[in-house]
Amino acid sequence: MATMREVAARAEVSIATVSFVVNGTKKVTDATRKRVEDAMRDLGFSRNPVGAALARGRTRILAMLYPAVERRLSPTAVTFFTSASRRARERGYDLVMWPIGDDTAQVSVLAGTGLIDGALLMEVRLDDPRVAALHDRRVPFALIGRTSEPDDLAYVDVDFPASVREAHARLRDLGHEDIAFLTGDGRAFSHGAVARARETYEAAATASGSPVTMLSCAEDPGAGRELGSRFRQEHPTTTALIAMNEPAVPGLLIALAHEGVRVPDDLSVISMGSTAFMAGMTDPRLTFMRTPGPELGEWGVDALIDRIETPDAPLPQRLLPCEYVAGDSVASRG
Amino acid sequence: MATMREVAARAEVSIATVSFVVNGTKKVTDATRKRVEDAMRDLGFSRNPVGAALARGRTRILAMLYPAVERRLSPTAVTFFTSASRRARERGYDLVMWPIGDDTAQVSVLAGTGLIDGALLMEVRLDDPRVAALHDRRVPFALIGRTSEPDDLAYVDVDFPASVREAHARLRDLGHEDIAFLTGDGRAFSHGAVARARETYEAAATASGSPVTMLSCAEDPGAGRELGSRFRQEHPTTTALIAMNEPAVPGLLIALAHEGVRVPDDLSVISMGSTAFMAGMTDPRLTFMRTPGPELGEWGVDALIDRIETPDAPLPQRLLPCEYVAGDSVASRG
DNA sequence: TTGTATGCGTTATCAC
DNA sequence: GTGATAACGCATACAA
Repeated sequence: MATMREVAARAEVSIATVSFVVNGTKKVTDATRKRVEDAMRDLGFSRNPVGAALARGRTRILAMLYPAVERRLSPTAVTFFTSASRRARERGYDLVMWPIGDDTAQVSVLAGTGLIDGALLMEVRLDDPRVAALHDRRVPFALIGRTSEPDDLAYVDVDFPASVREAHARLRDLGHEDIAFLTGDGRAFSHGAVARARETYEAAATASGSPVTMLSCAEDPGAGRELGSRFRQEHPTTTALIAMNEPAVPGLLIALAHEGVRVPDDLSVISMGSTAFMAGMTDPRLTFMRTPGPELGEWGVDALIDRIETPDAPLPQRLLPCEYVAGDSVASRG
Repeated sequence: MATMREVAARAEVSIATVSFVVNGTKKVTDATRKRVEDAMRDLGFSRNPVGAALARGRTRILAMLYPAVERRLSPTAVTFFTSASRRARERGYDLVMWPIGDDTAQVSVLAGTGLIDGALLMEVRLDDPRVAALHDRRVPFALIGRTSEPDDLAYVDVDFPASVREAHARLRDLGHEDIAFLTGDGRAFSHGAVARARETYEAAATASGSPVTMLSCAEDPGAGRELGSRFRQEHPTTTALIAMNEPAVPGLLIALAHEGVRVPDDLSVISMGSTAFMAGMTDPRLTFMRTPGPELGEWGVDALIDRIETPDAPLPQRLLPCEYVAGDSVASRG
């Protein structure tokens, strides 16, 4: 690992000049530039980002904060990460996934170190303590998701209200009147996306004069099975289900089949916020609302970098609904 | 973000003394230690790792290199990551997931920067170019997986040969004589784990005088479906399948059911290298060989940190087989 | 036990 | 257009 000093010596220029050509900071004669570049190549130089970070006060490293310890990293979440990291690289940053609890302490430590230039928060809760922690430490951040009061925050988010309305309307158009809604349970309720989706569903059902059937179960296939095995008994008149619980749906469909509930003939199912990958794992293939993970990962990084580079610009705030992807789990009401 | 200098001023000691108490490097009187600690608390000090890294030449950051751009991050892979990051934190390091292509260039850049103290490689191929890149840059690394010649490398790996032998033996014990073996295709063949597993299966089948039925398909549910729909026709005598292709298995089972092939009555299936989560997503619930992800993530970090801290110690090299977990997809031969 | 001083590799502000 | 040089925050050999 050659240093700038060594490159400078070999090229017989000053260390400052090397810095200028490395960063393109100032004009340098073609002749000397060439000498420097040759020296760099000969020595296999690459600039030490630690030194650069110390001098500049910035590291060009972004962290995606995911409570990976507590939450499973779903295939959907992964789509955010991969597109975000690609976009970050395009803009000259490194984005890494920093597994971290969602308690304030760990966030605070990471933020206080100056190791990262900014943070991208996933799995945002309505009242998310990480927001205050980052704010206190004056670390630029953006949310993928929203708190309950996001007006003065930078965020990009899935427009679940619009997505739920679309799913609900499509089912209505197919003649369904008794449409249930499923989410995760426990901590999921404090999740901004879940809370907003539930609200929207309730409003839509009420507005159309249909019953509100709010379901929840843990986010794993086993809980889905259990729910499915007692579904028909508990909800004999329900003909459609909007399921915002990706991991539970496969188990749910299996149990329904065992109980003789045919999908979609007896029950139409739309999986809210999923991926083609997950939708292909069930029988029948799921009709789903695709999470715009690739788009939002990219937008999230853009929002964050904009916050870092132009803090005075208007706050980036963007919503994007899911896209309806037809599968085989939806039919018009018998 | 208070600096050591500020802490020193407030505690009325020298900056060196602050460093001593922060790192426990040298003895400090209880009285002055207390003064320093009070000052740190008052100022909310936390040491700037960039400065520390520059001075010490080490960052205490480890990177898990995962070709996340090209490969999907499976639920199984995630178990490695979460346990590895937890273990790293226990030993005073930060482990982050660094999404990176598996071409040499990106690895080389990251390694040359001095930003990370070490790297943990996943999805290791038989002839993995990243190994040479890291070696050239003299960055300590450990593999989760193995190349074809791993003798002089630090690694931990799933003992797929042992696991495949166990699965095969169990099926034999249940009376199965025509046992097929499924893996991913294309690039998967260059994957150390896949290559070794295929070899082992072939040897086991041959040794027991049974036919060798080597199958492969892409690692997604759709490919599994396609395979399942023509399975019975192409392999009329096969009564058992060892499937080392986690994402394809759900689709495979669905298609088999459509074709009237009953699992496990007509075909026993063992999913090789999977998680309870994935196993619960199919009907019937899969019998599977559990990938020891949590254990290996931890071991991998230990191996890496040992390489960093005691480079002269013997190379850590450990294997751990999968654990058989009974589900409902295996039966004795009719 | 504590303080002083130097260096880690880079950036950026001055001079020249 | 190029060169000295002072930060950046911390660790540590050496002095006291």
